[in-house]
Amino acid sequence: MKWSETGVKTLREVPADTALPSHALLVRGGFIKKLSSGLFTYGPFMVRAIQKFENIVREELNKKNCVEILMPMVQPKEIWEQSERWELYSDLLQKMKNRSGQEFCLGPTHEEAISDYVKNNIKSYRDLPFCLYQIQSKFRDEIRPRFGLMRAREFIMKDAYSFDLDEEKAKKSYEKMRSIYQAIFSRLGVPFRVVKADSGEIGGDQSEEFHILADHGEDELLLTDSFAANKEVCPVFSSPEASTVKSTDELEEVHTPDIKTIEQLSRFLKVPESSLAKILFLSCCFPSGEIKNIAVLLRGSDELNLYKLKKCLKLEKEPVFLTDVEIKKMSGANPGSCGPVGLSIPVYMDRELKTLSSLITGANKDDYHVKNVVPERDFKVQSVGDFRYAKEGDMGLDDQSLRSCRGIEVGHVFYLGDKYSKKMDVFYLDQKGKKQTVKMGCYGIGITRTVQAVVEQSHNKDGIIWPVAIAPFSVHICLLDPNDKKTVEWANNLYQSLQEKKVDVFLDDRDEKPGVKFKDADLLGFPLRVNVGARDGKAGLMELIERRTGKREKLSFDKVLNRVLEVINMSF
RNA sequence: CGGACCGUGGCGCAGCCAGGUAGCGCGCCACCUUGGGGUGGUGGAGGUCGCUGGUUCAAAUCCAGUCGGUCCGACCA
Repeated sequence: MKWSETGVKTLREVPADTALPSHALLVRGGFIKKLSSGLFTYGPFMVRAIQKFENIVREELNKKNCVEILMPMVQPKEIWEQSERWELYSDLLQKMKNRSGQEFCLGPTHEEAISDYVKNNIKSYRDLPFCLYQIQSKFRDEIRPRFGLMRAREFIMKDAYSFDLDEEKAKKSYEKMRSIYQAIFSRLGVPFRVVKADSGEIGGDQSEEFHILADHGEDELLLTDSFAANKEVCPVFSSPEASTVKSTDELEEVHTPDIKTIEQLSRFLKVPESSLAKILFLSCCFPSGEIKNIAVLLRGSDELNLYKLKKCLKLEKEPVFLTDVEIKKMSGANPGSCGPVGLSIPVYMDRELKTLSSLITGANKDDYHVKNVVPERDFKVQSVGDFRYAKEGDMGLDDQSLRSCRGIEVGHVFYLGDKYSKKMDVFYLDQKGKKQTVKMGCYGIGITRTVQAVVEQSHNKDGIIWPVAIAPFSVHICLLDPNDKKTVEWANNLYQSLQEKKVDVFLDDRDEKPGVKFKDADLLGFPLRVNVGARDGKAGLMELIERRTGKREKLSFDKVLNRVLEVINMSF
């Protein structure tokens, strides 16, 4: 490809509406252009990077006998009603009607569509197992698109679905896909981790995320060398030793004027935050459909994890925090002076509090706290559980202490079981002629997100540093004297010779000054650059520069050719 | 949806508070110059100041509404 034929212009300045370096670089380099919020045109360079990554994904999947298909992007309402997700997904679904009033949505994911596709093809146990995938644009009407391709409304995703006879075999498929993902992301040459995750609205009971590690990642991860989890779901492993000594002291009220926060209370009483108890009030929707107010008691130093609470109490929806007015009505005191003693609503207690022989809590009387509070003696505990966020410094599963870092979720694997096959009526007849539901797994990779995540992970102040694996081009030729016939001819020779060797080569043949071309070459960030100019040309030399290291060498035409092939092959 | 903010040539911004002929830098076009890290000069093209309504002799500027966008939260590949 020659620059003069691409229609691409670079931007000198950082666009005002970009918040991440990778987003700014992709826009400046002409890789992407926003059409509307969350909707992007991929320019010629971006398309090549995307295709290279897609091909890595295809190669690894095909190698393990997964088979590519392509489903429609527009899907009828009926299948979404059958899986009961038409309402559940609600706003995320871009819904529409055709001229006769028939309702459709743009596919945000394809569990329904694939179930419909396979159910006619699976009749007997002999028809299983298999695994299908597609690479396709998805549409989710995100509430807040941001960071360029990181959270776009329309984006490219690889989604795969496995179909097995039983749970054991399905879990093997899950493991297989997990290892395929490891192979895929390893080829990108950027650090990534597999972490325990929430299965969200997709459902199922086992799921892990693949994260590319990056300082500006949207998710917080907690890791050790051998363990990793998304902070959202990370369990607290260190099972606290319950204090055997229970205080026998009587409850004692303490006057705590104007003390509203745990921090203030800690300073006032000269007691660490971890030895205080705080209480939170929430409204929960229980499986019975009943909406009840509850209280959750935690150490002062801990933070309530709503995901864990929801999971543990099997709640239908996200719990909602009560307002100050409601809290006052419930406890008799303003937030800051509330506690469990004397409450009429159920009190759930984080198990961390069992380490304390007694608690210091609010007295349910403004400006007072109580000491020597003993659970069960002074208030009823509905149940004890792991309700807090794990945090840096806690122990991981392997008894190492957890480190915190940030990551970008680029892949997700789910074991679904029969969540969809049951609803969508996907079954087979076993050897005894008995009807059995198919066990499914589903697996996603955000193609466009991954490409940007790689940029986020691999750039410097001058521009992008593409890994060879997904670089739009491997070699960038800067033709420095586009008006000198001999130099032009020489550059064209190199361009053609590399093309003949199947090297992806890009030629900057614009009538621009060398400085401009150098700046743009750094910005675009292809792995190797060759400067072809009249000055060195007189001595029969061209300059080869490695983008990642900045290493430069002046070589003859033939040597450049050899070095290029050497470097590129080494990178695979 | 809750909170904060922004809409002025392709891009980045000033002007608005204190209403009175729409400006700067980059980019673009022409000519000259320069030619190995965004060359210098001269001349030029390009804007109903997001939209609608109001106040006013007069609105980019004040007021109201509306649309679009950005950032912080809940959601997710």
